Amino acid sequence: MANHEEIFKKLIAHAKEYGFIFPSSEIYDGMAAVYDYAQYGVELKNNIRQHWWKSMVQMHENIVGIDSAIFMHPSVWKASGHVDAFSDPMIDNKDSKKRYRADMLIEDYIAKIEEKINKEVEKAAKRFGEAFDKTQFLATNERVLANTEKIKTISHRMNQDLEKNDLADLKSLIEELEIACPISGSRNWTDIRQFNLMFSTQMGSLSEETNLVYLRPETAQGIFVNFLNVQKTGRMKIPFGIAQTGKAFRNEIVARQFIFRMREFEQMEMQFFVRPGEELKWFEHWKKERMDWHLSLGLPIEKYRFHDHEKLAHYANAATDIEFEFLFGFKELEGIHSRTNFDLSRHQEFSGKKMQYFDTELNESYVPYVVETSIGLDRTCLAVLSTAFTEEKLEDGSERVVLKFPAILAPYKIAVLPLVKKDGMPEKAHEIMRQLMPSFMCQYDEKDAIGRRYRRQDAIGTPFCITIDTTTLENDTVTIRDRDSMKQERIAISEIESYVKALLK
RNA sequence: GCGGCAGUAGCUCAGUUGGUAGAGCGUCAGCUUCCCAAGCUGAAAGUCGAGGGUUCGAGUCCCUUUUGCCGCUCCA
Repeated sequence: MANHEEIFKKLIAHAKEYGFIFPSSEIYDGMAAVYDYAQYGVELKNNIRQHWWKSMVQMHENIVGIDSAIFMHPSVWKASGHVDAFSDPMIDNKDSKKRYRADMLIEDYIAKIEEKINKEVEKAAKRFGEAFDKTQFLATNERVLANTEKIKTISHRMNQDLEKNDLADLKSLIEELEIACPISGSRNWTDIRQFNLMFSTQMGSLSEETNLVYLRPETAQGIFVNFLNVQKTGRMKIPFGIAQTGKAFRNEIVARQFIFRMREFEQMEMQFFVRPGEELKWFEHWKKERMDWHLSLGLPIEKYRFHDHEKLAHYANAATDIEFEFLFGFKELEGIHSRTNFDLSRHQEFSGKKMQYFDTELNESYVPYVVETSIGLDRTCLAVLSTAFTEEKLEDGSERVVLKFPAILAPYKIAVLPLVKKDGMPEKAHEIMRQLMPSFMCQYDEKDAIGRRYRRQDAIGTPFCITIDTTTLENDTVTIRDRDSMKQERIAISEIESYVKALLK
């Protein structure tokens, strides 16, 4: 593992040094967990996105794509549950330096009172034996009644505080109850702060009434709110899917591990709408199909595994992650969730619009069930980068760093290199460049010795290097070098395009 | 958000008890070179993470802040 950490550091350094990924606003010291894709990184990212879009949208008759806005009506996030679920009141103990969710501290306190009541009940049950009436005991015993009343008062006040966002009173409550830190036993607390996982901003001019709007924490809702529009205008018949890629934003408390967890990130997701009762069948279908997609990237199969969720989110009746073995262990790369009809039903409830589909075969209307596949584009970039990153010791004892990308994902496909910078070779090379540029990302390089130029291309993962030499000038052939084997073949200039295309699958 | 460590050229680093910033690699220009980096010549490049303080003088000492790494915490 220590070795993996070192490779991970080297990878991050390589990504910066060779123009894949830069820290955001670096001249101003950067921003935590925000990164910019550089000249090579953006090509890699675009290629992965395109590969996904092609296999999900272009290759499926019953899936269409959309591109919904990042801003959405604030009610969307109430309906989706994000407003409630995405913010936690946190409090720190100054002595133990431990952080807790303030409401959880109070819940624990309540649980202790409940325990007391249970003990009273047990004691009484022993004492009275057969004749014990629990309901009556609970309703009459003074100590129990006092405790029950206490619980009621506390939880009522807590819920009111949470609802009104009255963090000061929530802290007072903790102080009044003399709740101490379980670790230090100290009651030396900081103020409570709200950690909202959603970014917010205002829409509308300052002088008028402004609306609080959120930057979407997931792209999925953009599809749900467009379900009716797409289904009707696209004349879609269930089962069908809507796909989109786009940015989402989460104000992570701790965002680390390079581009694995960023505050601004890109998702590629597809919501597949099915008949109620058929969702688990489709869930299995998409599990398989998505894994096949990952394997089609050309990364090794042993790097992947499924991780089925045992604890399901409130909206799901089945969920699995496709995990990838990053340099810091197996982590979630894609989620496949059977979201039931939760989202559409909630939007139906909150918007008052019927989010239903009339199924002519069944001759009935229903709120469709949804199977979601949602993959992190940045995480996929990281998966591809970390798998491609290779340090090689060559036979002659020298070393090279190669990014062994699957050719289809490589930022540049071809480097065009005149062997020497004279005798008309640069001119010939430019001619070949012009011929190949419409079909491939190509890079021209005439600086330094040929071997060094090969290494430079290795470092950015270019799969093919075409070299122009004296023979080229005689018979219009070039050598084409394979990045991984470093072997060369001589082919006609006219064959380059079909040769490379064949190897791009 | 808390604690520990760190931040000097694109990268890796040096910089003496405080005395006005250096090396190697890389980059660029030129020369040389007919196939796998490290031949030759020359050049550019750093307000020493930022702000403040102590001092005649701060990369060096002090305070604050920011970013990164590690640990904790959090992760619908």
